[in-house]
Amino acid sequence: MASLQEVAQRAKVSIATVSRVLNKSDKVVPETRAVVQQALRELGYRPSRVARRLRMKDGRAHLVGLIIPDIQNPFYAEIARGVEDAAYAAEYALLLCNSDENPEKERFYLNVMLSESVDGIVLPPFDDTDAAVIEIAATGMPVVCVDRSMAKLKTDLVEVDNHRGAFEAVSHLLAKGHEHIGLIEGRSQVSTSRERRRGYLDALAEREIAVRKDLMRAGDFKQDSGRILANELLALRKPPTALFVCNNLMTVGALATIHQRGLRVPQDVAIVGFDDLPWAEALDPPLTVVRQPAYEVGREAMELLLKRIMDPDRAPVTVRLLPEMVTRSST
Amino acid sequence: MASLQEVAQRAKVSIATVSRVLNKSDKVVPETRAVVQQALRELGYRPSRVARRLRMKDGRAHLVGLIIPDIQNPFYAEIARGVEDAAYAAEYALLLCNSDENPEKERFYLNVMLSESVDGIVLPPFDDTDAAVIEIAATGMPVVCVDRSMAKLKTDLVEVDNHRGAFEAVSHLLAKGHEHIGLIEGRSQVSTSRERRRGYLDALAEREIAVRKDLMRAGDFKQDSGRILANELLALRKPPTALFVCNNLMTVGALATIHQRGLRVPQDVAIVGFDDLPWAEALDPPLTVVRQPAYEVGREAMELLLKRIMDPDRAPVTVRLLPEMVTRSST
DNA sequence: AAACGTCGTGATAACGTTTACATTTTGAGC
DNA sequence: GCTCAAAATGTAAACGTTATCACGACGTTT
Repeated sequence: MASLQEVAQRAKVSIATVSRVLNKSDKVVPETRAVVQQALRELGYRPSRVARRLRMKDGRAHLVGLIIPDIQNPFYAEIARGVEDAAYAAEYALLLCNSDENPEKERFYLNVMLSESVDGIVLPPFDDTDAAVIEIAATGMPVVCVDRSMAKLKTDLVEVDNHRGAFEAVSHLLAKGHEHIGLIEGRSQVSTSRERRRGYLDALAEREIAVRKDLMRAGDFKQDSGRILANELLALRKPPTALFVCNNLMTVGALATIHQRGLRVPQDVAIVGFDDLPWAEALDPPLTVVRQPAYEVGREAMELLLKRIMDPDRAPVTVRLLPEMVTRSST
Repeated sequence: MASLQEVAQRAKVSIATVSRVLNKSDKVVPETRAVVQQALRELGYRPSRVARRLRMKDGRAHLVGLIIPDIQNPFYAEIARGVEDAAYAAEYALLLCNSDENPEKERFYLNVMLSESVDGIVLPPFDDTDAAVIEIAATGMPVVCVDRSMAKLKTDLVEVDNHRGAFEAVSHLLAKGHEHIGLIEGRSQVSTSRERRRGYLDALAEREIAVRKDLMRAGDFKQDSGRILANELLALRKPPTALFVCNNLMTVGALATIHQRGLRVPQDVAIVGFDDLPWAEALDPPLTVVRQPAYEVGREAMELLLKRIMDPDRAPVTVRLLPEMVTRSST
């Protein structure tokens, strides 16, 4: 509440001097410094980040934005923690928003961030050609994409090797003798979906297993679509003996369907999911998954963003992290 | 990027006029309005929330803060969604931070929020006597507490009837014939912990079951302490036949211990947890829990906050929501 | 002793808004 | 055609910073 003005008055110096003792860089004689610091303390001065941000040119707001589809999804929650921890370490605050995979919300929040003059933004783009993100990047605002990439936009990017993850998961199922493997994937406009599908197909191709189109279903990443699609697959006249489900929520949904149909895992149907869950071990049965290093994705992204903020002209970098098969009892 | 200044120039009017067409309240003749809007569009004008916030007196920043212990805890994630949805509906943006139950982090973020001139703050206080929160409230900043209450501070508050929840949970176990019921509770400085313990004790008292002190253990709300304390309890010469675990993460931890010891649920040991989980149904076995209406807690809190922002002098209100027993197969 | 850096300060102009107040334009009434 | 309120528009201060420039005072160099 107390402003520089008031502090200056009490210390009987100019506001410039007060500002100088605050941004200790400049030199001010120890005597005055002491007086000012006294006044600072007495008034409980707290700088206004708002005023500072208005005044300063880009890159020193110490505020960054993070837009994720849904904080209730443990995968994004983990990314968020990674971003936040790295931000906190650098004394940056975080404006966090949920887009719900809803372009309108995403646009609203992107506008807020521009309006708030954040130093930069981390986000998984809505899809390949996310117009709002392209616009934002065009303004010169530093943007780091996580998880998903964008076809037409050259930004810093932290992603996971989805192809490899899917390939390993499906190979694992094939090694267990499964030949009819159902695929529950996400929206095909999203780069990760396409890569995982590619991994699925390549794993089948490697073993020269014929692809059954009817075993491939696309959902929307939500629990419900896992339930529904698993139900469709298992109702087939020639149902799959194993399921590869391309994200965590859909996996939980699929599991619900399996239980509901009274099927045993892995005897009647095996299942491997993408994304680990903190309680995957406590599930029935403990779930075999492809674990993504989500925390590292977030941390790395924030670090990339900090570097870009410091040096806006550096060449965009892509960091690709490796997923990891975690074999438990569902396969 | 484009400022009022530039728009005004292009439209050949004063900045005041531009400001007027933006805040459509004031009257401006349709002709000029059209010209201005044209200019606005051509320059892709985006108002600066920062400048606006600096200028305006309290309560119109359209920005609120939320500080939670850990966004990776599904309970807090659900609260966060409730807060966010209500905020979005009112076109407020959200500054979201994780305190990690760490007073220093909490203090850092509270300072950021004050510095950012947020309109108000929602948080579960660290404990009963959280000094940082008291300070903040003393500045006149609107604060709404959620989940936990504070002894010395009269703020708006949204809480759950923890006593009743615990009472019902333990009564449920007693009704199943259990007489030795282990309690894994949280830090006793937190109001919810004390209320839940009270509920446990009262339920025992009602049936005139003697309290065994050795069956009561306090943890720190984290998964690990659930694991460890469950292990201690089950290693007792006279181990409990049922466990009441006072939060979600500790419940998952306790479950891990039970599985590890090769015990069957509920035959060897029954378990009921506090807080529901989106995948409680998919757990082994599906978990009986006391469900807290976390989303509603968040939504209600945000709505209370909005009311307070509009009218800072209204009397503080306490909203108390009811928990709900969800009986599944772990008891 | 004149000239000149150097060092510690102070004054002040931004930054992009909103808003109280001043000024100009409009048009109705005579 | 003139007056005068009302309506439309313009001017400028304020919000709390940072940063540029200017200004003394003082010490050093010729």
